[in-house]
Amino acid sequence: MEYNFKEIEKKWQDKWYNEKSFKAIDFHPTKPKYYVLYEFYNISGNLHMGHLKGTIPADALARFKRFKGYNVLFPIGGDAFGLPAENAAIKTGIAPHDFVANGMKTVLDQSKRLGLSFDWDRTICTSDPEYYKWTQWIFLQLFNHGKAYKEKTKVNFCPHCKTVLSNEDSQGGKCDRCGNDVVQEVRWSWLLRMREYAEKLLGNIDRINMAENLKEAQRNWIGRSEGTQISFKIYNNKDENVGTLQIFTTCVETVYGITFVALAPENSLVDTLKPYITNWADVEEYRRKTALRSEFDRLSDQKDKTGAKLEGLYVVNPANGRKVPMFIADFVLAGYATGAVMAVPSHDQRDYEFAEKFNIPKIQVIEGDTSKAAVEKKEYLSKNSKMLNSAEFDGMPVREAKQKIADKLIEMGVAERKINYKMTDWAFNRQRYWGEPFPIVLCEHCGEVALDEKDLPLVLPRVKDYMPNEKGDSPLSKAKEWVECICPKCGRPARRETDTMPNWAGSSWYWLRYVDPHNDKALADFEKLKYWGSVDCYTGGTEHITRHVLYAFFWQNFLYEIGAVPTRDPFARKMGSGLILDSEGKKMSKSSANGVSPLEVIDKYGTDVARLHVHFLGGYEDNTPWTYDGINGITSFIDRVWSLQNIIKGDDISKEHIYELSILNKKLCDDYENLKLNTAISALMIFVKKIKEDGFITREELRQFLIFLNPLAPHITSEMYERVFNSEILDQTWPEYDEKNLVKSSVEIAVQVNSKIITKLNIDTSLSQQEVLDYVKQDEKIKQAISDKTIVKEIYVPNRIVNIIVK
RNA sequence: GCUGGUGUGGCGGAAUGGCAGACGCACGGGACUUAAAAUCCCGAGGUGGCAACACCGUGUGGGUUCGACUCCCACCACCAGCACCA
Repeated sequence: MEYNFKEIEKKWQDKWYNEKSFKAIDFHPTKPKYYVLYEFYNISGNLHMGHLKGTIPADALARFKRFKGYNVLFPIGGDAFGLPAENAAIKTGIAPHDFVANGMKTVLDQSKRLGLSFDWDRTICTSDPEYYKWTQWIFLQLFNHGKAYKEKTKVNFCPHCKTVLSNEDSQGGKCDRCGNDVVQEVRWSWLLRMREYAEKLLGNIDRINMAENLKEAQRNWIGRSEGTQISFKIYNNKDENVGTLQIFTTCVETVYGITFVALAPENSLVDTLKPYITNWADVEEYRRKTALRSEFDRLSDQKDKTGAKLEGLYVVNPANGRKVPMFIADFVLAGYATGAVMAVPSHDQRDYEFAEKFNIPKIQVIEGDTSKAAVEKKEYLSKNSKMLNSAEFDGMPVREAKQKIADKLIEMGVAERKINYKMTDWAFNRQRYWGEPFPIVLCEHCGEVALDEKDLPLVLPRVKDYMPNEKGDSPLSKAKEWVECICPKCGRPARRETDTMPNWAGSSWYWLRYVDPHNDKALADFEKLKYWGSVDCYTGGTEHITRHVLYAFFWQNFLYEIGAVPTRDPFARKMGSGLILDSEGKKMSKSSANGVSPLEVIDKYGTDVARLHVHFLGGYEDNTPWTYDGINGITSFIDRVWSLQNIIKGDDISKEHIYELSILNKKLCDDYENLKLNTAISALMIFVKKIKEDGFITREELRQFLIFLNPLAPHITSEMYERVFNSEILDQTWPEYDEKNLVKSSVEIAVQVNSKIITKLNIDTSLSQQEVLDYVKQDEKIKQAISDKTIVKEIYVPNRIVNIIVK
């Protein structure tokens, strides 16, 4: 009889769903816990091929671990706030609430069709007030612990959409929604003190099991750098001290080579020094011009250095008393360190270019050829060159001078050792409707006032107009009844904060909620959090992985410190799934309309085939081009599996198959654990090939094989198990194997003379090294090859190779 | 530019320092069939040879080793992330 995948797959999917087959049990009395997490679905439409690639290995791991006797938590939920629902609302007028409700239903139904073994009772959605109550609660804690503050900062703003955008939504200086140019504006912003957590985040990164390139990207984002901060006294043209300039440097060894200093044009110190600047008009003009250029423009022409001299001012280099001119220049970033640099044109490419343009002298302080370009730190440090023109440090190796010069400046009281980070505090508000409202009241008398916990959730009011107004105020500002309120502190009329939280908020703690998704007393019960602990394996795409994981680390650290959760590390292991590319090797996306839907594949070939095919194409972390090529091979494999029930002969494991079955068992344990599904599938195919060759399979062999294949192809294996064994495959445990069965009784080895293969011989695996060597030397071809030569060395790698070295 | 990763047949891709190319696709040949599809069997890295066989082969060039896709050094190409971070 033929395998009818449509009927059979539906039967099992309904059964699993209705019987809650994959329910995770809190505090299971006997089984150890295992927490498998797949990233939130972004609620925007249908599942795509990336989901098939990303979810199946997690599902296979979850199913495998259940057989292995674990109490597995494998939940799913939706990230529903943000752009997709809001855009749909603006375009069609559908309330985002409805868009999300439909969207959730769609992705959950489709997940069911992928045969995913989620615990459906724990499904959560970020835009559900029961969920965002706790997102708001976390914000309240941050605010009450001084980790959230409001400040005027520069933000990306799209004049067309009239909304603020994150850096990510405005890459390349273009608005991600409409493609128009983004401008920078100063606005009131909510910020979270993430920078304070830099060292703790680096600790999280060290402890997590994650691919090295992903870890590197995160360290790079944090951008830790060790150096020295030096104070330079500022003088006016009457040689009066009028201020101090703090400058951070990682190259303190070049301090004798400073020939100018440069400040970011936006640096507020420039305003303070205005009375002493004799060419203020020029300075103001330059500041105005740079302010007009977008950040993108400034970054794009790195070659052309511009700036303006601050006439009437100079600073004194504390190392040698040299008077040094001051500039403002847009190559200096206002946001990093003190927003000022000490410039050493001989040893820094940017300083070199600037000095060339403004005819500033160069003082070489480290040996090397500086005739055409600067000798950079990397070069002189790796060669460990010697110092020049640096007073008592002349002739000293750079490495040593680096320490000694810093020591000297510190002793003089003009410097301190310092660590800087590129990572800034997290800008946490958007002028958008579809996000979590801040639980904050703005009172003229009391400032920003937190709501009381008992007033949470602060529910997002229904509105009709989802667009920000002309000034770019949040759409919520139009919801008068909601906005106008009473200050909880002084009782006078006040207004609510009308900005909402960014899309990242809800996804920065959701793994904690799965542990106890319906709790209305706490974000999750502490004892349950303790039981489930860190996520054992967290899977998902790599697209936003750097920031998402850092935000997750940040919040978990904070929650740990205030005693809300029992662990500092949210995830023990994070796997980043590769992309499914189109046939031209480009990313599959909805916008480029080249996507093949996983549902389309499932309709045509069935879920089991689709699951196997996608993962036979390549490894979990690799990008693999999509193709239907090869899917026939998978279909025929599934058909061959189905036909195994026709050739059952015997009960126990046969001596003919004990080796193959044991090897397969071991291989699959490794591969499921490491999400290496492509080689797992290959091993399963090899086994079926062997069975087909021999023409029979025993009942126990088939029983074990079905369990082995079940994590990958759960439907067909469940059906066959029921038919042949009249019981539920999910109630079975993973079969044990005996180590001694991993070795065949005889094996073919290659025999080499002088590393060249002469012949291949079958040997008994119980033979000792000497017995093998003796046996091999009786072979005619080997005899010939070593005749009238002396044996210098004999090598035997058990069950693999013999190599006889002769002279 | 910096950082990380990857380079293996016609294609997707396998290989704890030990017989490179597992497994699969596509391909060629055969069986079954009136025929085709499906299925089953056989073949296959390249070059030369009827053949046994020989030589060459894991981006390039060197090195370590009895032995290197695997380890080390240099270089090239591609992919990803970051990018005036002082």
